[in-house]
Amino acid sequence: MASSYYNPPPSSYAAPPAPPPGASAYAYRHHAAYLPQPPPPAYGGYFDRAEPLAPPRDELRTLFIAGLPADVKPREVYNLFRDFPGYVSSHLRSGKSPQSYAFAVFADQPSALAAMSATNGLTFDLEKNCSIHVDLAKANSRPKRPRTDYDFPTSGKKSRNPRDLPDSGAGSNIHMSGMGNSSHSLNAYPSAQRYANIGSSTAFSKDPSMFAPQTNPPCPTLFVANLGQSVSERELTDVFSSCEGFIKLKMQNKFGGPVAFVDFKDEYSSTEALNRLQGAILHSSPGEGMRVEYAKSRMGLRRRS
DNA sequence: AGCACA
Repeated sequence: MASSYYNPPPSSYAAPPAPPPGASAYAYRHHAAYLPQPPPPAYGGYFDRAEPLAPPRDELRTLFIAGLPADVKPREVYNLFRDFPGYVSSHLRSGKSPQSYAFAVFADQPSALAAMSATNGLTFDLEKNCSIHVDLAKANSRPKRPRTDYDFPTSGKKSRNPRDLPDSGAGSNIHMSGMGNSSHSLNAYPSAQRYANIGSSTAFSKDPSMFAPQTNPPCPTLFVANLGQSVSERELTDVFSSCEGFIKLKMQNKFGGPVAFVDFKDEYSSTEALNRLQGAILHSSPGEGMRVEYAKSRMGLRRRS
């Protein structure tokens, strides 16, 4: 099975050769950090062949995000997706209806699907009981020229161009191309859930193990920590029992801080619940919200035979 | 930053 596009280097260690053109976008998938990217050309070249990481043009790689509250800010949408590998830009439409919607553009479809699975059903505002619905968009966002860059506070380098405001003033674009932004100075929003942890998984199927946020392998039981001292089993049960496949919840308050174990019927349900409630802020929780992980072993596992 | 119960 020696099918190769190129001759392998003679030594066992060498700098990797240039990948085939179709594979270059996969360089986005890198643990914890974006690979350094060349700065975009100063003039033109937004979506032509001068872009070295240009994805296949025909695949859908834009997400449609519904269920956002009316008062959502472009920053919140940006912060929701910014850490996903392959994130390119987001575009929020708000103001016309009680619910806003947004689009998030990714470098390729696998990246978009991964972000979709990790954010679909996520609680965006616990007090409003507001969870978002994420799907592939019907079509990719038209590659608008990035002149309507949102003046993002952390970037602090570009101003928006006053002569090219978004039509009807209802939209906001955030383009972060070529920026490996590592600042975390404005990710706190009152009563809005913050997306917390993304695994470095490189799976792209619908498999529930995709994007396991911690080190434990997927398990039907979840482990919940970072809870406030005054949290009650009742409060937690109220929150988790709304998730599909919920079976039972047990709180443990003996040691360190209060933790809870939440059992679901299968890994798929627990994964959905994990994605949905990760970082959710309970009335009794500290600012960061609760941390949800797969448990190390399933609750109440016993032999019946 | 913490994983029990059967």
